[in-house]
Amino acid sequence: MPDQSNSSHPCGNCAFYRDSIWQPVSSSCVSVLSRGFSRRDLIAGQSLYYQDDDNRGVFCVSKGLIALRTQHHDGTSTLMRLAYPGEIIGFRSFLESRPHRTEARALVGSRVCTVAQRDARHVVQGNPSVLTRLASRCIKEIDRNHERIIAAATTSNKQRLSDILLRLMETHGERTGQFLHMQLPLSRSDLADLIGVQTETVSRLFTRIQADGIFRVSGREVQMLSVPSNKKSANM
Amino acid sequence: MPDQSNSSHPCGNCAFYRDSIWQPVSSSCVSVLSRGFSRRDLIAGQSLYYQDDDNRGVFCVSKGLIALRTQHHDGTSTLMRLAYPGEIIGFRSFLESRPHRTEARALVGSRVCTVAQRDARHVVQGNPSVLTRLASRCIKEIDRNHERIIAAATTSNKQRLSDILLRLMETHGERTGQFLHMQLPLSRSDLADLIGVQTETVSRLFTRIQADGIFRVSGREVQMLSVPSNKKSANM
DNA sequence: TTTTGTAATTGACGATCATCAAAATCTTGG
DNA sequence: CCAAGATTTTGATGATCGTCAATTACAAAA
Repeated sequence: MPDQSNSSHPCGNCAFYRDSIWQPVSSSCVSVLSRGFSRRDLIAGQSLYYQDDDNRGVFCVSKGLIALRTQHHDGTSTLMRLAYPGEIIGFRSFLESRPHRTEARALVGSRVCTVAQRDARHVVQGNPSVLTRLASRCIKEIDRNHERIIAAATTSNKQRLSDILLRLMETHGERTGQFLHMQLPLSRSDLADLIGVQTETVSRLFTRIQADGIFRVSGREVQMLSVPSNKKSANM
Repeated sequence: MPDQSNSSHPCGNCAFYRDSIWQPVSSSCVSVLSRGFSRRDLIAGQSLYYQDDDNRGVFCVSKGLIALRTQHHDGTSTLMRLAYPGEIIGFRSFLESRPHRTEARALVGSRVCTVAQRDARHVVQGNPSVLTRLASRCIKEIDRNHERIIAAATTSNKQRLSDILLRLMETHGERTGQFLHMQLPLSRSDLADLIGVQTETVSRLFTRIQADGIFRVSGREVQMLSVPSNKKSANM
């Protein structure tokens, strides 16, 4: 059963271990969590759940990168959130007992831990502290959204795209000498849906970003000059 | 004490009555809520709390309109939320025991009901259902932010400004024959901070919106053709 | 009423983006 | 390896927005 010191746990980097919402719980619930707990590996492109699916539990990203996307009536869609390892997804649907409003799709090979809905509900019932920690995750989500709203209102598309590259480099980048490089896990279309522009604009933004000399982008291959100082770059 | 049937309660349209987070609670907490409950009238322009203030409780807008605004390091600011009657504000700061991240300023004469922090915390402690309802408000806030993010990515500034006018008309408009009219409770600068453009752009957007023939805007005076069908207008 | 400061509008111009179309590149199955 | 489809890039053009500057409208105080 989940134990902070047990590094052989199948889900090493999930909510059970890092900033967990599930611990501590009453001893009577430990076995319930143990029974209701499962994990699942997703290959790139595979979906954990789809829009309008009924909730099946509370999920935690253990490895990889999950994109949460909502489709609109007019056929377009918006990438609402990128869920990195350690983050919880599906809690809105769980708390409100409503269908998912987003599709959760793995952008790279990923691992997801699940606490089944029935068990999660049972544990929350008997452990108000779990609810408190869940509320705290909601607040975190609100804060993230606020940052995104502020960024959309105050910074340029070019800057926001740079910031996304930077964030991805931190988690997916691999050092090679003076450079960091990675396989970009998002298509141009994904990036467009994330910052709210057209795919052609993303292409052109990459051209302009490369002109600043920090990033080099070619298809899905991204290189970055690994500068020690993480100062914000100017005039964007 | 709060009682759904007591219409002479000082705060007729607040959380105690409509979609309340505070009821039901255990009988032992009723007196705590009664003691910790207070109300306050704000004139237009007055602030309920400022950015970085410590939390003093959970507030509910009873009448009027409250703007929640965050200042940025560069002197600019963003209007994060318009809180209408029945809505709760200050819950993030309360749940996380952190200073407010926004300033709450009344845009028109307003009334706000407060449950003092100590009492709110006591009631939440003994009533998990209150925490559940608070979490539900968090989800609502997340949904609102998602709508805003989607709107920013998929609709034009002109359309978003029209939508804001429409929403304000619903709550502040007064019918005169075939027209609805109101005093616009937001300055051009407020509107600019709300949709993420410059004040000059707001002026020009108003010009273009008027050209469609539904709204007439002159300073703070706004008129709207009261069409029975609330279909979305096209080509924006 | 006049003054005075603030808010709002207008103009001009350059930067950025959407749109449509076409070309180039990448990917995948045969 | 090649072909077909999908993705990405590039080009051209019109619409929209930011910026700076000047003007007009409004409102509070003298």
